[in-house]
Amino acid sequence: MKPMTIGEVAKAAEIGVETVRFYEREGLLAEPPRRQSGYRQYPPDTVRRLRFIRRAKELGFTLKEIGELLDLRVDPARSCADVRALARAKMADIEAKMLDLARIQAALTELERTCRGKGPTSDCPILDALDEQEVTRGDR
Amino acid sequence: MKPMTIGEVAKAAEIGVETVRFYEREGLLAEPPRRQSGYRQYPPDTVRRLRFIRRAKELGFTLKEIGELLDLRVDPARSCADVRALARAKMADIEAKMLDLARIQAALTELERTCRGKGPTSDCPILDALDEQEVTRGDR
DNA sequence: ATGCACTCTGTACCCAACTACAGAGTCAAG
DNA sequence: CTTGACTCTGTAGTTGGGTACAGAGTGCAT
Repeated sequence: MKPMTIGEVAKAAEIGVETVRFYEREGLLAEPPRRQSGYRQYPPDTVRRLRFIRRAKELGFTLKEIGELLDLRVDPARSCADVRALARAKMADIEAKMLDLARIQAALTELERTCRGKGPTSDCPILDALDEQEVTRGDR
Repeated sequence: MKPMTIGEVAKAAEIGVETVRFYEREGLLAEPPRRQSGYRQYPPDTVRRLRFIRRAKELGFTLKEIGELLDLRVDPARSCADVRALARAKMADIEAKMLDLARIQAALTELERTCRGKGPTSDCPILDALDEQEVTRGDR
């Protein structure tokens, strides 16, 4: 049960067949081997890669950024210092995202708590979530 | 120093003037009062709202979702149960995002650690990050 | 009182990321 | 050995989220 068709990997990753080909054109997915007919033959772990892409997109990464993440690996063709620098940059970015999410989360928690009562009070507490702090970050 | 011009709020929120008007058309920003000339006059806290929108976008929320977040508030015109249900739904969504980010973060940490050595080993450890677990979530 | 920056409306254009054909060939279950 | 689902390439269309004018009016510092 080794190689999968494009339809199979697409279904498994919950994306469209056209999208898989699109990612290939965009360089996010290596060109797979073909059979004589020209049909693409995917190794099953392609599904993981596609799923990663889908999830990372939902986290606000662009396809370009996702490509960079996927290229990060222990790689003899690249200096360790480089890889580590890239990894650290991404980590800072992610740290900032998590912080922002945590703030919104806290605001929602507070909202739920407040709403338990019946008061008509309060403006929009959500706005306080990402206020001002302007966490140091390179503004992507 | 009360009311601000569109140029001022745009600059303060680090977005373009055209974008502010765009958000107004999209219903993310209430139509502000105008002076006789037709110039928009913004209350200064508009800046916070705009900043929130900018940040939330970076977290992968669509403008539609951001609108829903901003509409969440203690509101006499809406049942408390409704607001709380909405809040909880958003919280679950955010929880999932934070989990995914934490996984990528962990993978990057591991990568950095591994890379400290010099081995040529290892495929793409990042892929393990968002693997399979398929956390229960309504697939937005 | 004038010039330069700013704002107005409206329309058109742009980019990322798909999504949908058309027209031709392929696979495999019955 | 046919037939219906699947795949191929290539090109075109769509959606979300802006961005860029054009042409006309406004504010204000000198």
